[in-house]
Amino acid sequence: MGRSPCCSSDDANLKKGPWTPEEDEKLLGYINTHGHGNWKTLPKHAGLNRCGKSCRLRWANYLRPDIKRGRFSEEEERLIINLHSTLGNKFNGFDLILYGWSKIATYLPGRTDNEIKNFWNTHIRKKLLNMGLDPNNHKPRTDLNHLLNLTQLICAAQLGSLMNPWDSSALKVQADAAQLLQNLIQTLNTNQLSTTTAGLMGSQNSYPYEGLIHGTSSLYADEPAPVPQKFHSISQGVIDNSWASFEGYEIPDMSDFLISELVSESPETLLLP
DNA sequence: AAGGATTGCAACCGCGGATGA
DNA sequence: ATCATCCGCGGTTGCAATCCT
Repeated sequence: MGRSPCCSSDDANLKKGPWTPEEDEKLLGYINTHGHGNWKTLPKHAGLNRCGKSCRLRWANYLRPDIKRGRFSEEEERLIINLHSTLGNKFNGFDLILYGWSKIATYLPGRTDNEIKNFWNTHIRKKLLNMGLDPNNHKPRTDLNHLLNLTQLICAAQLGSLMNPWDSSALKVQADAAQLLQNLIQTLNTNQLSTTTAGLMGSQNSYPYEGLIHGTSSLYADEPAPVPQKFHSISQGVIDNSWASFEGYEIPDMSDFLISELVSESPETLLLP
């Protein structure tokens, strides 16, 4: 049957775009005295040249008195990631992933679903991607583009070390490359594990970042996790370095052995066609 | 200082569920 | 059972602010 647009063609002269303080005042005043009632008829009663949907959105995302503004706290960020991993990974039988921003918003008083969605897309999503994690399922990425990123990062890291080993940007790409390598190693281990322990241990149990999702990682501990002075092995160093990179801790200089020992090939041989 | 690129956020759009006639 | 309407959701866009070269 389909559905007609919220604002029909005869409403073409309705105002769109940013709200003015005068419009806000009208909407706020009307809702405070009458309640919002029917959103469709509200604009006419409130003397606004807007469609009801626009009014509802403005109220819900901006004018509501209980809205908490400002930066998200670390606690809120952790909660969002946690909730996204639990509420956001429900399969409906057709491999479609259902995200419930509004559901997540109910756990964060004063935050709107739109605000949380924006925060996810602009901050958390990038953090997870930088760690080589798939934001959709919170697991290490294994796609081909990801591998291409790895080679590029390694090239950049080697080039950076040659030019100025103390350059912070060189350290950053090395940390990123280390994270990608770690994820690949983890993925390989996971695959091996799942083939040898099939039936006993699902792949979900091999999820390396469980602590992040369930809030048990030192990443979100009250006190910053100390950056290890010594690394038990290169791989351990890679792991610790990745956590430090994620949280923004100062990354110890591992440029002498980290990338160069893990990757013996020259940058040219690593470039994909 | 200028202008192009990037980022962050408010707002819009289209879809589908819920509800009532 | 069918249809019309309302409401709310998630994805996307547009633009101002900020950053970078």
